[in-house]
Amino acid sequence: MPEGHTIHRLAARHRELFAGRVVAVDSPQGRFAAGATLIDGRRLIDTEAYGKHLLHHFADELSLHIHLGLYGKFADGELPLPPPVGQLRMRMSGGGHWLELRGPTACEVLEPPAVAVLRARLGQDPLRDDADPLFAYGKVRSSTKPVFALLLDQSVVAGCGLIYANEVLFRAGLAPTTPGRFVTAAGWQEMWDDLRALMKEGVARGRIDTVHTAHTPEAMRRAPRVDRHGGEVYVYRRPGQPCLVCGTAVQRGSLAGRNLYWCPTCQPG
DNA sequence: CAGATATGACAAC
DNA sequence: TTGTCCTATCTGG
Repeated sequence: MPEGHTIHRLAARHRELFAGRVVAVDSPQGRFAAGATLIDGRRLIDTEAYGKHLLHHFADELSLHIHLGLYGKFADGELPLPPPVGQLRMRMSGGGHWLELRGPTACEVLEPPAVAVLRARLGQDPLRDDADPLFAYGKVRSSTKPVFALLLDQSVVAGCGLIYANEVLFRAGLAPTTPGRFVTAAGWQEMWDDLRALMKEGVARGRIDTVHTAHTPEAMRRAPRVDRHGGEVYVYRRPGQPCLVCGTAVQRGSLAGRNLYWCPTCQPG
């Protein structure tokens, strides 16, 4: 379930398990064999999440960079190591624990210049204290692209994924197709604050919940709202079902190659 | 057991 | 915009 909150959770988890320890790393599948050799037996100094990217910083300025993509998954547990099952790209162990990684888009070892390049291409991460929402707004206000696409653009907002983008637009009452240049400074600040609060809650809970306001009993009965991902949502993956606020059928569409969901009544335009 | 599906990103048209 | 890649899991027959 890789939106930014998941990556920040993983960074904290991996820090707890392995930071300060010497770890063994290998690649049973073989596709990360060369990279594993570079960090095997080194000390993990610290972990870091930046948007949807996870970094494990090792001694001697080597960093393991992981991007889960759509399918990537981590698992961890207590030693002994379980026998490798399926496509196991990367395996790490040390300090009494093991970590398994399957199906990532990226799993590579980077030196400092490459890490700098990565940071430079990422936008503002609402979960990081160094984020600057005004810098992101500068890109939004000068763009004709739909605000939905801008939220998902990792060089604008790092870490926002499909669920957060759809849900935060619903909560803002903003049509997903609204061009960036039509988003006011106040509107952006409000949406940013909302997104940051939702994502922080996502880190704490390990799931995406966006339905917090009280509804009428009739609204509560309208439809189940717990998505497969385990969280409570207003519009995400609820096409054809009644809007939890007004009862209008939730619409589904495609924009910038991503699935779009919105309520035409609550998000006019 | 085949086929569809999944919260992502990138290259190529 | 379309195609492609990464892998596991859920669905229907």
